[in-house]
Amino acid sequence: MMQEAGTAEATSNGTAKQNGVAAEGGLRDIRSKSATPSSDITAATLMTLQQQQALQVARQLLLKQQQQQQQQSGSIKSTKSSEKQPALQVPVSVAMMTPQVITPQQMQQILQQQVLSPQQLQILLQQQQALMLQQQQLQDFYKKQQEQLHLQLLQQHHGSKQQSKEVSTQQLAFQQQLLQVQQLQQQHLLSLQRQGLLSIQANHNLPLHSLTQGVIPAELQQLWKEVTGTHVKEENSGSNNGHRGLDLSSASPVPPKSSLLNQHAPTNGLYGSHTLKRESSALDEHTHHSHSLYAHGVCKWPGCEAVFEDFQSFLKHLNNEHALDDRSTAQCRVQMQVVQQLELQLAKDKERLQAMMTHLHVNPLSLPQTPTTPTTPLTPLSHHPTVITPTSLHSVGPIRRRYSDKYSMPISPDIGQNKEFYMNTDVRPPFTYASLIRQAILESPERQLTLNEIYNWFTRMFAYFRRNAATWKNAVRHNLSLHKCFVRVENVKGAVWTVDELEFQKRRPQKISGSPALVKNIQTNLGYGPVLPATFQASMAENSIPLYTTASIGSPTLNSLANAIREEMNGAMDHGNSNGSDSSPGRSPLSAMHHISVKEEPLDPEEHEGPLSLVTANHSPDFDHHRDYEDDHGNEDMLPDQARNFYLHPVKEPFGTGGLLLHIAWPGGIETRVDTCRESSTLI
DNA sequence: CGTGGCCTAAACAAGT
DNA sequence: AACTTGTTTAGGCCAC
Repeated sequence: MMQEAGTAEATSNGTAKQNGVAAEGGLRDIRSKSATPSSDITAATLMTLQQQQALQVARQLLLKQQQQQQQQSGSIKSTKSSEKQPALQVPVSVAMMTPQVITPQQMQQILQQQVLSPQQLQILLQQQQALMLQQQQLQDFYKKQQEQLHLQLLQQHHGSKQQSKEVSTQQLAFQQQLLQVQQLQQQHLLSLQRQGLLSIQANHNLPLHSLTQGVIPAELQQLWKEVTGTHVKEENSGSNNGHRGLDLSSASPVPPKSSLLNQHAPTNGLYGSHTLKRESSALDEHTHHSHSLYAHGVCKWPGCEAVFEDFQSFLKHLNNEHALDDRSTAQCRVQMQVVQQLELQLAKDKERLQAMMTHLHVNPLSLPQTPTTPTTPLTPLSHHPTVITPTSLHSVGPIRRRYSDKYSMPISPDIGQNKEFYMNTDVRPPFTYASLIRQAILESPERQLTLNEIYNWFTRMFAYFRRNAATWKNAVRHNLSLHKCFVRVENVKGAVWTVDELEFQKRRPQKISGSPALVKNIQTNLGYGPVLPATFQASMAENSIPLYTTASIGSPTLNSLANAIREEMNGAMDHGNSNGSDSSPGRSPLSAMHHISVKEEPLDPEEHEGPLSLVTANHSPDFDHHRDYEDDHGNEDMLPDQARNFYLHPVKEPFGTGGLLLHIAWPGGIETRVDTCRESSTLI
């Protein structure tokens, strides 16, 4: 097994292997065991960490809701057919969802208590993913429904276009009202959830019961009234316009911009007119041959999961079992709530993402090269996975997985889960002690930690390091002492450890560069240069761990910096893609780095409070030279306003570990700030 | 087969 | 004296 890993490493990217994987040493066995789980959870994405986290939160919410939905239908079903065997009656999907019933906290607990084996964990995670898929399907379904509805309404609208403008105005007003109503409803629902009325208890027969199965139209009406208050009336009056409750939803054609609100239209329609739903769903059926409620021979009606041989039987089932009745209505309503919230969350996240993208939509140079950087939503590296995945996936485990996942963002937005994973799973992280220590230090606000703080970081971040303390602590100390890159600095209170990034980068560069094959692989796979120290690359994988910290980015960033610089030097500003250049062995990022003359002014520990004296240096003819610049402390306003400037100056760091802060002013007023000490970059 | 990297283990010293 | 911190050495595994 280990052999395999080694081989794979060699083939896919020996460098990477060396780096993080080298750490494998004693972990191989463990890693191989845990390889699967990690691979399953990790999935690269272009989204930033924050985005991912947000999504994760949303996902949790959604999952809960989904579960709720499922439970509802589950309970319904049980009463319907066999009350004695809820378990049996519970659709497979419900059973599958069981893990989701587990709150994140519970999950953590479980993990910490190691109740679950990595395999079990993996299953859990897989189930979560499956659920997400389901959720997606549900979303799709309702979306389609909405669209159909829209179509219908639009048609109606066109048909009655001759109507007086008065009516149109009325409608407009009504629509606005509707929006309000919808918002109110949403709030109400949220509050209900908060109050536990829409509980997500795993138990079938509780409040939930009454809320779902028990919810009869009358109750729903009541609830609806309660929610919408006077608006209901207005809606109803509005419905007079045309066809029953249809008009309620006729408002929906209005806001194509806000699908969120549209979601409500059907809700209204439900109460106003059952036929509406029926029609739309029927339409849905016919329109899409692949029914949204039918997939893989299974009825996708929430909580159903009935299996069918063919589409026809499914349709039959759909009409029989999920006909318009109280139950279906209730289910639908719940589902709409789910979708609503999903949409809401999605909209928020989209907005956020958009803002981030906009904010970061800078030079395509730096972004592509900072795949693991929270600030890189772009995906040029996404092709890489296709290259590495085959070779690395099966062989090495976490680290490999991580790589592939990380660079194939489209797959999944769960980078953050890596952190979660290691925090909760007793799996040895595939990183060297040195890399981890460095990470710990760089993550700290001051980029310095006491030994004990490093210990704490280890235990905090990795479940694995919550045991065998004597062993790994010894290793930590050993590493601190052994590696030059770790600098001990006497402090008032004692001593702290810092990272000498330059030293860190120096680590065995020659070895890696000496292997063309590896180089090639690395370049192909990761888009990183061959000169990158092994550990450096190892830490890249590692980046997925501390991603939750915006400040802490990883080596890739530095690498990206180098690449950016290189690109810049080559006057390749307009290359959106760095792959090509990356594949040329002779132009490794680091070598590019070396082209930059860094005139470093060592910082006197005593002066670290004062403004930094800037040193900038760049003898590249392509750039503007140096220019003095004082950074008082995150004083971004003072950033150079000229394009194509490089600013290199010592990072404001108490003990002058050699870090450099590099400002790159790109044409167009875009700037990249890279802290070589932290290996982080920020697009300004 | 040698080299180098990483890991664990352990001895030891110095400080708290 | 016990514990923590830091250094150093040694042996083993692995990849190249």
